[in-house]
Amino acid sequence: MSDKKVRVRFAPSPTGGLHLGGVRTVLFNYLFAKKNGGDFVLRIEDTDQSRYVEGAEQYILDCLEWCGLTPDESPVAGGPFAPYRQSERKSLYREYAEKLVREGHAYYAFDTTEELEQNRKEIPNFQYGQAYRNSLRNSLSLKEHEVDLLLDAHTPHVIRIKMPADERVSFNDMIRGHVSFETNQVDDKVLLKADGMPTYHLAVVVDDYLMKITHAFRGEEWLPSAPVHLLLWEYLGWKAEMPQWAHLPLILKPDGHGKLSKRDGARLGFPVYAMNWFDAKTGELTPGFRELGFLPEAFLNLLATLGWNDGTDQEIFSLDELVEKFSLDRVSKAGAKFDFEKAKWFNAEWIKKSEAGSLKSEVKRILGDKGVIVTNDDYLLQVIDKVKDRCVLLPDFYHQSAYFFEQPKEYDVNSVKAKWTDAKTEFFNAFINTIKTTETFEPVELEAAFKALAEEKAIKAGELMLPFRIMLVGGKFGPHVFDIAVLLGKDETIRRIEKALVVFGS
RNA sequence: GGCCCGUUCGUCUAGGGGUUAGGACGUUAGAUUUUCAUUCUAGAAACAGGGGUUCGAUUCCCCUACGGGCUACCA
Repeated sequence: MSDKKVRVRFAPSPTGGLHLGGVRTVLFNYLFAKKNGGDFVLRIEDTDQSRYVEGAEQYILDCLEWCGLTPDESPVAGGPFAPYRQSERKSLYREYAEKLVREGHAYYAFDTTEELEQNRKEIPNFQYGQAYRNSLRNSLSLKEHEVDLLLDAHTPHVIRIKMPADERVSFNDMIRGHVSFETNQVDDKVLLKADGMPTYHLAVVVDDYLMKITHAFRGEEWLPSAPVHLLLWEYLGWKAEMPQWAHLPLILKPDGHGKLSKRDGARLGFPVYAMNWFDAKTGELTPGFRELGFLPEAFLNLLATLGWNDGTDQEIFSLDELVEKFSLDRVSKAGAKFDFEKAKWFNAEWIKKSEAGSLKSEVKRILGDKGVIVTNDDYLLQVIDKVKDRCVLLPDFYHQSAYFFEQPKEYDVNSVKAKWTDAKTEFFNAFINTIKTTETFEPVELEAAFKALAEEKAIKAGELMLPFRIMLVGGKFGPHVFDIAVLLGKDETIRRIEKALVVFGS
């Protein structure tokens, strides 16, 4: 086992957008694989055609790309174990199911959905298993020739696993340690559906075996069906090659109770999906972290620390650091409530930490979308450096930097008008002159000149700073006002003072 | 209901038989910023309960409570 090359897989079903928890599962898979020099496989589990959603697979691929968690093998990249879509592997599952039937570990069941529903309604705690299987219509209860007749007539049927009586199935989970189940408590899960498609239970075992998966990560919600999978590995004769399991803790709703769901995002006002997801059928748009203005680094960072830490006080990790430091025995067992406030903090930290250059194209796009055209990239870089500490989400760059590129459309006149005097108008006219006549244009000197002039005119500098800011910015925010003026340049600063004077004076 | 998993500040967590139970987010108060944000300083804030084991349990064991998951021809 130990000398085998590590191979992990992320196996989503393409039924919609990719959930936070899903991305975290990808991340842990990826980290574990890269840490151990292994391969990361993407397998699409599209065995339920009724839930298949057009575009969902592409969306998953796009998500992985945005996050920088590129699979080594996938439906598009291919690989030695192709195909990587279960729908394209359909023909291969039946033989394993039939083999199990032949060897007495599975059986044909002819009950209709309606009949089973009826049973579930009428019999308390009904389970298709030990207690009831003999009174239902299957190859265990029916006579052999009756079964043959039904089969020959192509009667719709499924293949179910036959759970053994009075056994205890146990295994060692990489996260939770020893876990065990009574086989009597587990029902006879369907392995092969009437349409010939395998269920998850069969497909995951067959494909993990065929694709030589060594470590299987999945959400804790799969724990109850683990005994079925374990038994399948055994019955199929592959027990020695069974991957090691790791059942990840769930991501919970921040308020109330239960797993975090798509609905909670809408209800609480934060994204649950990695990227925007548009459902063509309902016309519904589910917002994503990317579009809200999260950096992929921040997104990964916050996901990683939801249920994992490196044992130190460090909280900010790059993907490379995560690969280096990740360890399964530092993953917690308990579910974690998602905290959007902390998520935003991670993003703010990453924006502060990022070089202006790496933020440039995103900021340019955000400004462009709002009609602010950037022509000078060097200037943009300087602006980003000046304002990035005040941005939490990427779109904040619009509010924080648009005034560097265009004159304020509106002024916070309420903050200046009440105290406006002719003396102030006079001051600013004189200040325009000062600017025109100074040779250099640099923050410290400009501030000194401003204050000197204020003293000369017998006005408190403090009374003039805010008006000056509002002339340049339009509101009460932004970096140091003299920094802004210098970045804007002499001519533009003068233009803005002149324009604002008209507004303030009227 | 049954089965399985879990339980340290409001939240994410560190710790682990003897600690002033640590950090972070958020929050409160102050400083800096003649704007706002950043930053800095300080504060409030937790071992679910009951039994054991032990000289000593938050830490180990059991029970209870609570929380969560599963209980489909969905994954």
